[in-house]
Order: sequence, then structure tokens, then C-alpha cells
Amino acid sequence: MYREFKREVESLLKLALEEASYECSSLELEQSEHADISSRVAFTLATRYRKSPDSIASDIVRHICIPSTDQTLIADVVAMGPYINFYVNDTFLNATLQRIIEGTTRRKDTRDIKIIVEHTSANPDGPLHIGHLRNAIIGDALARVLVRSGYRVETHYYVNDMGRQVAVAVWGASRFGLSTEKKGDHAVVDAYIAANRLLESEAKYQSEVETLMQRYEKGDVEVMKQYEVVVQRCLAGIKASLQRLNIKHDHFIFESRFVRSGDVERIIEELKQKGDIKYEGSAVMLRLEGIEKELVIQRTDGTSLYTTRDLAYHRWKSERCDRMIDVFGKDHELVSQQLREALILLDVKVLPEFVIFEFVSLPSGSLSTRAGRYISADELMDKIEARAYEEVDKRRGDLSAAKKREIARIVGIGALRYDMVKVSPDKHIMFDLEGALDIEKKGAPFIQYAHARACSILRAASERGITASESADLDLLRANSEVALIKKLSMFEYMVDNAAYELKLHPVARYARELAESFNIFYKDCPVLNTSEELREARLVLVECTKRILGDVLSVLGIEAPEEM
RNA sequence: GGGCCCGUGGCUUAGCCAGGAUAAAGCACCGGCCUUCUAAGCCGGGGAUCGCGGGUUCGAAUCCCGCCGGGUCCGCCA
Repeated sequence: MYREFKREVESLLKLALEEASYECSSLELEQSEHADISSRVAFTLATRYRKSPDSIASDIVRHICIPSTDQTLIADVVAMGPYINFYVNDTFLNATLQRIIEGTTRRKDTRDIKIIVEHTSANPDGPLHIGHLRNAIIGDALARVLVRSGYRVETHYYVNDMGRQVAVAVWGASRFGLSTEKKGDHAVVDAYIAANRLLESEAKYQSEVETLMQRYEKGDVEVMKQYEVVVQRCLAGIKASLQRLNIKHDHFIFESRFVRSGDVERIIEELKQKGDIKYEGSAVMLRLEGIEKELVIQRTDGTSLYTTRDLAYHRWKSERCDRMIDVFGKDHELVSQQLREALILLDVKVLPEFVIFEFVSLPSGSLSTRAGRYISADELMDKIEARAYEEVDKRRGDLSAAKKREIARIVGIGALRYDMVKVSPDKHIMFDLEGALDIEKKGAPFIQYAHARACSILRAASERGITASESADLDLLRANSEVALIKKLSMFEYMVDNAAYELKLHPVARYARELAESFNIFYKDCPVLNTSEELREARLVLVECTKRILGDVLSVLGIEAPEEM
């Protein structure tokens, strides 16, 4: 509803500026603690028209005419010094609640734009670790935000099955076997680590790995079968981990398909024609506009490279969507620029947009699957759920063990997901396990708790045979904490649209926390069940609306909303 | 060496792109609040020359230049 309010303010302000004959390019509207929306346009005009900002502001306000219809959402506009402050009216507050109750805030497929979001895409050589988790959680939440904002979204996991790493894992599996006891990804990583150790000490095995890669690229049936077993077992494990996190990809795209289909070959030929090419022996390098480092597109032995296969994948994607977004770690930044430039060269119309996030490192140093220096996502989830269980057990001894486990799962995974999206992606994260286990008070559990409280009130009401009624008199909701809460509720769609536009999630995480906070203050201030009948009906509507939006904002972040905790 | 990112109370961050109203939160710390819908809560308090130095501006955490500290990339790896 905030969006509608802002639009009305924009049109009124624009009109007033015309009538007062001021010209400016921007209305300079901003959210403010002093008003529901505020314009500082008077500052800009002051320089040009050589008048004091204060007098310009009051001049503009004199020209603003708030319509007297019952459609308007604006109660008042005042000049506070140089600022022009707008305030919402009762229509706005009531309409906010009505729209939530009617469910008209949902905007499914309203944009008719299809976006492919690629995320996670960890090599199938072992389990996911914290670094992959940041990628997966950002990617998944981004996809959810985009869906909620009205886009059609498809999520991809790009499987690098042709790289050296996987070849090493396959080689290791054939030499050491794969544990049948362990979860697939953990079984594969054992073989992978053992293989790396052996390869480091005895160089003679290197050629065996290379042979394996060449045979796989050529489509050797026997080698393909070997790969199939290893990759599928590993992916099965990875999928299971992702499922625990509430993450599911629509498609797993194997890079090998682009080699086998001849697409990679075609790309290389086209680049040779269109690009600034340099040969070094039989290797082919491509010079790209504005990038110092040239890109190798074909190796001396004629086999393909990751970037070339990725080019084929992106061109293929571009024919299937209107926009594509790749979630990449910071280490892929240069690659992403090369990718983009090469795609332009290939005349691809839909270019990838990149969401780049900074690294996650351990106090002991950077992460390395190869060296076995990582905390697996599974281990982390186990620990965090166990920690959450202690907390639930302490507070809710009355519940069954199964119920407590369920709540611990929701709270633990929620806390993990929230931690990953609450900060800007370009902030480096030093991962500290103890810190993560110490479930932050104002993180996901805080928001989930507010949701559980809302549910608890509604449950108690329905036990007494009272439900949120449509005939409730919403004009009764005018206590400070009630108004503050309704205003927060009105911001939800606006926040989501903004996040979808900026491709940034942390403002949504922040909003979720603020909404929970507003509800907690209301909860303290305003008894719902224990008050007059009219007020009770109205407050139940507010509680119902808050429960829905809390549930919605959590769901946009991929976090479950418990009914009790 | 070059590119990119980060540097805001003891700790973790928001605000920076589109400069303006007392620099905003959380954790930690101190003090209050459970005979009323879950205290994973609420209320109050102390604590920051926004890394440093210049510049632009009526006005700079925000823009520009130069430093300093930290990270990362610069493979015929992915």
C-alpha cells in the first residue's frame, strides 16, 4: 500500500512544483523518521532560484492541494523548515489491512518476464560447505523475492562435470572405492581428498587423470558410466543438504551436454571469426575489450575449457529467458566480465546480471575442499539444530520430543539462513561456528517468535469461538503502536519490489526484524482478547494481518514460520 | 605490480550508488518490568573525532584525489 501512497505524493508534488513554477529533475523523496515520506527538493531548488530552502518549502506546500475525495491516502502535508513532510490518513491505514485480508497483495506472474537464476553450482566433488551455503541461500532467497515481485523464475544448478576436480574424484573413486555407508557427497569427498594426496606425492598418476578427462570429453561409454556413478552420488548428497535448507533447483544442467551437442565447438569457431584472436602453439586465446587478461578458449590438446562451456551454457539460456542472473563468489568476478564481453561478441541478446558475494573464511584460513579444510553444511546444520534443541527444551519442557525437534529444526535452519542474508553480500564473513550456534536474539528466532505469538493469540481466540471478522471497525486501531505496526505492514510489497529491483536481500531481512519488533511492541501495549468486543475484533484483524505478512516475509527469505515455539 | 571489495561505539552491522533534520540497529554491559493473549519479549541508560589527510559544497559517513590497514583475483583450474 505504501507504493500507492508514494505515487499519490509524487503526482501531487509534481503538480505543485509546476504551479509554483519550479523546475527540477527529481522529487527527492525519502523515507524519514519525521514523516511517512519526505521531500528535500527545496534544498536543490534553493541554489537555482536563490531563495532560502525554508521559504521554497513553504511556497510549495501552499500549492499542494490534497484532494477532498475519499480516495486520497494523504492526511496532511507540512513544511518543516526545508523539508516537505507528507502523512498518511485513515483510508491508507484501513486499506492496508483490507488488502492483506483480501489477499490482493500477491502478484504472481504479473510481469510476464522470465528470469533464470543460477546459483549454488558447486563442483560435484564433495559436500557443500559454508562458502557454498552463502551462494545457495542468497540465490534461493533472490529467486523467492523475484517470484513474489511478479516475475516467472526458473532456478538452475550448473553442474561442472568436465573439470579436473571431478576427474580427480572419479579417479579416486576407482582407486579407493566409494563408501556405501556414508552420504554420497561425503563418500565422494573421501575419495577426492585421498586422490589429491596421492597425486601430490606421485606425479606419475597425473597422466591417468588427464586420460580420464579426454575420454570423458570424447564420450567414451565406459568412462561416462564411471563418472555417472560418482557425480550422481555426490549430487544426491548435495540435493539432500539443500533440501534441509529449504532449497530446490528446478533444473540441474550438466556442462558436458554443451560439448556433446557441438555447441562449444561452434562457439569456438564463431569467436575465431568475430574476435581478436591470438594463437600460442595450437592454443587459442581471445582478447576482450577492456580486459587486460586474454581468455584461453581452446587448449593445446584441443579439449574445451570451463569458460568456453559456460559461454555455450549462457547462450543456450539466453534463448530461454528474458533475464538471467548468476550468483557468483567474488573469485569469479573477472570470469564474469570475460563471460559478458564474449557474449556481446557472440551477439547474444540477453546478457547475464551478476550477484557477487564476498568470501566466507574460517579463522584457520580460507576454505579448501581439496585439503579437507572446510566445515560441511551438514555438520553445521546438525550442530545448529542440536543447539536450537537445547534452547527449545529449556523453554518448552511441556512439548513432546518430536515437537521440540521440529521447532528446533525450523529455528536452527532459519537462524542460519537469516545470518547469511542479513548482511550486504560484499561484506567478507569470518565464519565463527560458536557465533553461529549462539542463536542471535534479533535474528530469525526473534521474527519467528513474533509469528508464533500472533498464532497463539489467534488460536486462543478461535478456542473461544472468536474470529477476525470483516465487520470489524478498523478506525479503532489508532494507538501509537497500532498505527506504527500498520505502517510497517504497508511497506512489505514495496520492500520486496525494491529488493527485486536492486537484487539485494539484506534490506528485506532488516524489514522482517523491524516488523517483528513493531508487533512485539503492540503485543505489549495492546491486549487483544482481554478488551472490549469492538476493539477485540479490530485487533484480531491486525494480528491476522501481521501473522500473514510475517509469514510472507519469512517465506520470501526461505525461512519457515512456526505456529508455536 | 594492476583490478575489484571492505574499514562506522568493545564486537557484528545499516546508512554510501541518487550529499541534507540529533550518525541508526543488534550483541555485550548497567538498571527496571511476568496475578492479564508464550519474558526467544518490553522499557530505560552509558558508550562513535564514521581508518587517516586533503579537496568540492551553504552542507560530506555519503562525491573526488592521495595515503594506511585487511581481503581477493590476475592458470592451456573450475
